[in-house]
Amino acid sequence: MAQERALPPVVERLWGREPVSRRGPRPRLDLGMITSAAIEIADAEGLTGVSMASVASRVGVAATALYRYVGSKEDLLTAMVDFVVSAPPDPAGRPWRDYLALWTRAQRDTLLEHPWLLQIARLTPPLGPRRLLWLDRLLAALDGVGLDDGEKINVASALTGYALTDAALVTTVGGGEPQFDDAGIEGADDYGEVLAGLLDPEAYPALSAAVRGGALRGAEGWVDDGDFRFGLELLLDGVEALISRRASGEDAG
Amino acid sequence: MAQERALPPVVERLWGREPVSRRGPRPRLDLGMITSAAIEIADAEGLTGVSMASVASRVGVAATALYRYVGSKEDLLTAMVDFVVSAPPDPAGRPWRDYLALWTRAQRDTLLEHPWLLQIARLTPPLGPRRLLWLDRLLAALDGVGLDDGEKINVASALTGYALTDAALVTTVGGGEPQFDDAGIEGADDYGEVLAGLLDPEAYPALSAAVRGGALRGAEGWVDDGDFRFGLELLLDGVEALISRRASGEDAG
DNA sequence: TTGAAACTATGAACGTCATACACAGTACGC
DNA sequence: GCGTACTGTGTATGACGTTCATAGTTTCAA
Repeated sequence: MAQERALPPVVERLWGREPVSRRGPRPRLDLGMITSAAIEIADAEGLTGVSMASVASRVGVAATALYRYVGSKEDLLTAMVDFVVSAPPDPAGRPWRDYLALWTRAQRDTLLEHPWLLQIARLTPPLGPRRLLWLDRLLAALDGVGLDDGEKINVASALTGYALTDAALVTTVGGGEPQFDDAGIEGADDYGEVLAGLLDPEAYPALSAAVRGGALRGAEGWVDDGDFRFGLELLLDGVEALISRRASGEDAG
Repeated sequence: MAQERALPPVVERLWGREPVSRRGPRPRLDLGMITSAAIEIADAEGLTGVSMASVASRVGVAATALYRYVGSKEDLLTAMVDFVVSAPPDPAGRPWRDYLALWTRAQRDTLLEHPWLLQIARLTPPLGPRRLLWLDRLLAALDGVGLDDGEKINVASALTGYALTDAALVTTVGGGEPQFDDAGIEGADDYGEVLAGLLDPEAYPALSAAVRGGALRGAEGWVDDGDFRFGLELLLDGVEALISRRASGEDAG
């Protein structure tokens, strides 16, 4: 109820609280139009294509006009992160484990569809309406399993982190267009071979052995969908272990 | 042995393979000096303080001289990521679970000591000698538990991702100086209160309830060290579950 | 010992970009 | 209708990454 907080103005706008102008010309834009334009550019050309000028020209105004709506380019990026997120799946009637898997996979898919998200290192706790909705649904899905709210939030955090890591892996080494075309590996079918050329077996015994064994050969080593499931089940097994521990009346460490 | 690969030149230099110059003046610098200077600046002033000019002036050359050693600023950032990493702990004689915990915690600590790392969204598979050494040690620690190399690497990947997520959380919402001072929350003892002011209980029922219950009150909700351990044990429980599944002779899904 | 070759650092210049500011135009309230 | 408050524009600025021609320096070969 103490709503008089000093929120960043972009966040206010994200929640639909655009300032009500009584006098003056109608604003030609709103945060949504600007952000959508920016997202379209990022999807098409990558984040490097997103400049204040390019976004402005796409919505048909001068570059400096955008500053009526966002305080800075950082603000715009923040808004983009919230706006790309679609509506979370509905947890109603789903077993928690299924829902968590679905939830995490959907997050990963979003990251894969908009790889530039990975370049916006905005691992900040979310404040936008869309991302918070995801959190809400996860909490709802975990209702009644015996975890407290803090634990549920930690679970959410771990899952989000995993989605991020995996998406980053897939994007850089395996999947589609190389988004980070700079110091990464290109197609990297040969990541293993590259490593084999670099590693001194004496200094890196275990890794050398793994490479020789072919564990990193191309897509098989890193970017398989099976690999995603693997880590996901790892996490979910952990959650399940915790839940049954709680159910048997133990306390936390 | 097929060493004639087209590696990015920075990577070559990371492995100590500076080109041997027969003619001409001795190079006044090497990649290590440049990268160390950049790291010192980043530690002191944040990543925004790191410009080609500032790094160059710190090592006592003109800005453009750096381009003899790094192809671009991106390259420099890549080198920084490898150089900040210290030596991994020794797995010898440690139970795998202890070592994995230690390993993950050490990675998180590095991230907390150098928060600018989080802003370099370089979740790329590592190619530098230092980061690969960490991977090697993790593989060694998991020797003989019954996982194949691919699975071990997936475990490493999940743990690294978790360290990253947690460090990001701690850095932005709780811990030290606000590194992302832009659209984040400042001290955020009041993240919960901020949320309370934003959330419509009808649209966000579970989250509102959690907030009212105080699950997000200040440092308790997010940034406790207990929270880090919580997620970590989650993951390790998952690994343990997998290991015993493998031990009982099952196959993967 | 001398000269050329190979390589290093420099300084100026360029293009891009985010952003500040003063101004002009526009709609609403009285 | 007049003032006011607000919107979009144009210009300008400063920072930054990067390129290029140049001058300087060290080593090799004769």
